[in-house]
Amino acid sequence: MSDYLDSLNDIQRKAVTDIEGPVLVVAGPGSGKTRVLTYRIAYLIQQGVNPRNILALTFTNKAAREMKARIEKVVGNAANQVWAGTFHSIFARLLRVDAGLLGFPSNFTIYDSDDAKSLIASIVKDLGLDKTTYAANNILSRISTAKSQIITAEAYAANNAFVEQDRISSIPFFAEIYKRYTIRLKKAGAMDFDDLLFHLFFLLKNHPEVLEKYRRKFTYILVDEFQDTNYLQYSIIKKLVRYEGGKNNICVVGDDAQSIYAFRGATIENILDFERDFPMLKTYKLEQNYRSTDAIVQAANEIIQNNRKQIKKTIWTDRKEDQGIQVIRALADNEEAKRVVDSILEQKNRNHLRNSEIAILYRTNAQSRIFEEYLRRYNITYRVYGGMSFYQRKEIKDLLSYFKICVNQNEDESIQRIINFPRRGIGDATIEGLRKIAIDNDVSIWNVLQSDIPQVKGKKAIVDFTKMIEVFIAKSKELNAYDLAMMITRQSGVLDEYKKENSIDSMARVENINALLDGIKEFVDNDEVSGDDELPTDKSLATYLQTIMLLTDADKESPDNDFVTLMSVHSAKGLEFKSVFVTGLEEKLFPSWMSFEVPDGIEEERRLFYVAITRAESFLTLSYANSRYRFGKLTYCEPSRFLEELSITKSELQALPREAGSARSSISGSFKPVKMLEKKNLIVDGVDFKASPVEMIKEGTRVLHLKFGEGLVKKVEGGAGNKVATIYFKNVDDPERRIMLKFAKLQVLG
DNA sequence: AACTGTCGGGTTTTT
DNA sequence: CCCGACAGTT
Repeated sequence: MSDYLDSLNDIQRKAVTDIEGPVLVVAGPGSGKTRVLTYRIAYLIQQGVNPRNILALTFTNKAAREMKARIEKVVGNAANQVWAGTFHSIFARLLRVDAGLLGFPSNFTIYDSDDAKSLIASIVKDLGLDKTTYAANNILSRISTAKSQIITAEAYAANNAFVEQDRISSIPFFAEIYKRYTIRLKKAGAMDFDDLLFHLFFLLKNHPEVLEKYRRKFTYILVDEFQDTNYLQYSIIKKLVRYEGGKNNICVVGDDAQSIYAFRGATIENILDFERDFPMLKTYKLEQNYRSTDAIVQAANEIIQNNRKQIKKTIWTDRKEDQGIQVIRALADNEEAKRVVDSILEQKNRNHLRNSEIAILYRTNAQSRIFEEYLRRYNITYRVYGGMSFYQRKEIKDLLSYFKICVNQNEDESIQRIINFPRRGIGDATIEGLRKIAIDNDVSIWNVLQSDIPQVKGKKAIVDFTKMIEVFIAKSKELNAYDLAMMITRQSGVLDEYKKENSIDSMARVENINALLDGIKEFVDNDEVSGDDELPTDKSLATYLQTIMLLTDADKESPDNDFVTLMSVHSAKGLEFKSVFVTGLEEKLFPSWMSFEVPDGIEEERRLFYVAITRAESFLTLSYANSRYRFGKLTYCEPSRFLEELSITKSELQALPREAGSARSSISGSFKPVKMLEKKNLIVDGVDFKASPVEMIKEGTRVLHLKFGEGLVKKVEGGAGNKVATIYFKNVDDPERRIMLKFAKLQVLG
């Protein structure tokens, strides 16, 4: 049972078993960081700590999921009760409990950055300001910066230095926008991403009883990727851990060399502050790299030594295989793409690599297109992460807006988005009129719609719309998420709108809508206990929205297909591949031109490059092009300074033979529909399947499950109506599953 | 109110 | 190049 400890090296084992008091683990790339974190949690549980008292914070849902899965391997089901998740998702959950104390409804809506930007744009318009000087993008990032330093709108406006700075920067109305933005969000019952942290901080700060509750609950706290936390996140952690009489049971894991989110307010200072805030701190440095060959590790070391700011450590490996690092120099971006894909083919043949062992990484998402073109041409299956995400697509946002309105009617932005989509004769002027009335009376647009509106022009259309939404709201009380979503999709006319257009583009949209519905179906059908006790287990649309609003593309279920991965270096953090292509290594691209004026900007880009190359296990290929299309214009590029920092590039930098005529790109192609969830392979054929009543499921019963196949019931717990069965499925990788019987589709066998 | 065409700006990076 | 915003027209 505890032989997992034997698989660790001495330092790792100490970092795992030293469970009392503050611990800092400085972990180089590939040094078994995730292992330490997960084994530490497993160890805590084995030492008798209740898993419900453990809080593990990560940056991505993916990391959280992986962590849970790995803990489960060691300690079994108890893993599901650990509070493991992203800062944003865990905090959102805590906020829903006590939102009332902050004047928010518990079913508050979460705005993604697009929602936030359009709200800002609308405020800028209301104020009669110029939308280029007050670009929503820029304003949002300034607001975000303020929030991550715990500066409220009022505090900002009251601070002369800030106000003066804005005057000099010719955006004197920034403070006013920030203020209105805050007010509008609150009226709408909505929070943006930063608010999930920001409001939680104030909840803990201003409500001692709440703070006390969570201090008592979370007796062991772990933080992954600590180098990427910002001041606000660290402040929250400190509130929970550092107090008179507290045990300071906190373990943070990070690597200053992999800090790549300074632009988002992350600060390495947190590591220094951590040492100061917790004097009893014990530090463990993991320096042995188990991931990569020596050539790759040495290249990484060469690169990072050019940074002045860093915690000194020596990363080493005993994998002395002699694969070199390959460099591809191309004349143009399309040639780069072609040669990269050629090289992928070669590696697949010569080294028997599978697609899934290969990744193409780039600095900006816009670079993915050409690679896609060639991969398609060569018939290599691939998958693009990031970029225009599924949930950002127009047709998806439209439907989600209908959904959101069913849950939270005060959300004006969504109402405005859908009130005249599909076209139903409610024009801009009318909408503007409604908005005026709402503002004048200090109520939401929905309130206006429900009241008796005077003889406005499109009155009939408005009344019809209101009635339709009222029906949806009424139905949301009885229907599950899928049935309601289906009803909305049909009756709102959104689906027909795209179906009747019948263009390539609209067909793709229809497919996306179907993918969304499939996803909801999957959510409704999923009967597995998905986490800890506090998670809502109903299948309403409201619950569905809560689960997806913090998801990104990277969280899509990965189909068991074999595909090459295309993603930005940022999203590749924490991943590893047998073969990695780091592309577009050109000045102004990687490092990005935007980093040039930022203090320490180049150092961050260099850390990013460091992250990129340390993703590779055995094969690393670096590539760049001499010219590249940007905004449809041909621009010339110089090789990245990072290439010059590598000794390998000096010895291997001879130009590879160039093929004439390969430098042409023409296939333009329209958007490929994004499949959100591939159909799961059902083990059981649904036709012969017949679900049995819940009462028949008892300990020792042999059952058939639609997704997991045959299994044996080991245990049934929980009161009537909320029973949970622990079932052992013999044909599943992770055989032991906890199934909620009220949703389960189980057939009793023999 | 709805449709059409022109123009201008956008590409860091993510929850 | 590729999209959304806006103005001008029906």
